[in-house]
Amino acid sequence: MDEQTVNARLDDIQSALQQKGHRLTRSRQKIVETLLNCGGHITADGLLELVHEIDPTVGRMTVYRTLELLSELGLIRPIYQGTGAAHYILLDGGHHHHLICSGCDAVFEFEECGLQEVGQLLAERFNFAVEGHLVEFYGRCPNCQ
Amino acid sequence: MDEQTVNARLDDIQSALQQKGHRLTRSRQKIVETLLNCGGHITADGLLELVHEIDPTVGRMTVYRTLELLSELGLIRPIYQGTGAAHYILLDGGHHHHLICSGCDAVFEFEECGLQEVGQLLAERFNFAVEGHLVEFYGRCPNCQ
DNA sequence: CTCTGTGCAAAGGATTTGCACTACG
DNA sequence: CGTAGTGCAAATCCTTTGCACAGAG
Repeated sequence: MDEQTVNARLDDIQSALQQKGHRLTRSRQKIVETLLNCGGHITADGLLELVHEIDPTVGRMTVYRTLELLSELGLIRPIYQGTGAAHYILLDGGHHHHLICSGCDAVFEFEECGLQEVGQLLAERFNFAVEGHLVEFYGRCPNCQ
Repeated sequence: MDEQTVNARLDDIQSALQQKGHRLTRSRQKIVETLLNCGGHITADGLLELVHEIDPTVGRMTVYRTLELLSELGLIRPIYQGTGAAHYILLDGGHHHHLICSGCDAVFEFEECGLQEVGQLLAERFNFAVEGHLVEFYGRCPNCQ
């Protein structure tokens, strides 16, 4: 994500926080900024490491709690592949599509999906404010077949 | 799942195991049988409890390892919602669709999806043997909006 | 000033590992 | 018989909790 986009998204997220009555601490700013810069798809600990490069005083707990907060606000989403650490992905109105190998857990990404209508349908039926979606196909990659 | 279906699936799974050179131990039989009977969508520990009802000598590790093995064979799939224990779902050629609330983590299930063609497309492009898929929509439920 | 947010350390829960033993094929 | 599978206990990894202190509004 280029710097301009990062700053725009940073503003969005900061206003979203403030609107919900959350404060804009220095730690949170650094965490969010780092998350945007790295493009998402990172674990809590991975993010902590990156944040420490610009400010080693930020604690692990703050990262965890900030990520939880952003999840509650619907701005990011944790995804759990395998049993290891959760990965957080940016949910900028977007969708994510993974193709995962049952054998070696390799992840491929792709773009297409025809789920806009389904999303609308669900929004109506369940009275849900749909914010994004994730599609995962499972199978075996060429090597593991 | 009725008993007849369970037995049929049990046979399928047992042959799948044997074909890959895995043994058919008593513990594994009981674990697979229990998994089929309960219909899937259960945690490793939950499954262990159920298995213990028919045989308390089966160890926790065997359950974990059997589930891992079945995952590798593409017969079941772990899904991770929130950070708690993994849930395993039966992947009998099927697909699963969840609507998840970012606020309270409630999960709703639904049926429709138009992903058969996408699956085929991916199978060709990536040379993947697609076995199933999971769709998750994120948003806010009526209570959390 | 007040109350949310922070950071530390310790607790908690789920899963994995090491190793000797068992039993399938 | 040989090797894959088993079971136990301890270890590990990720995440949460409790609590006193700090800083945003």
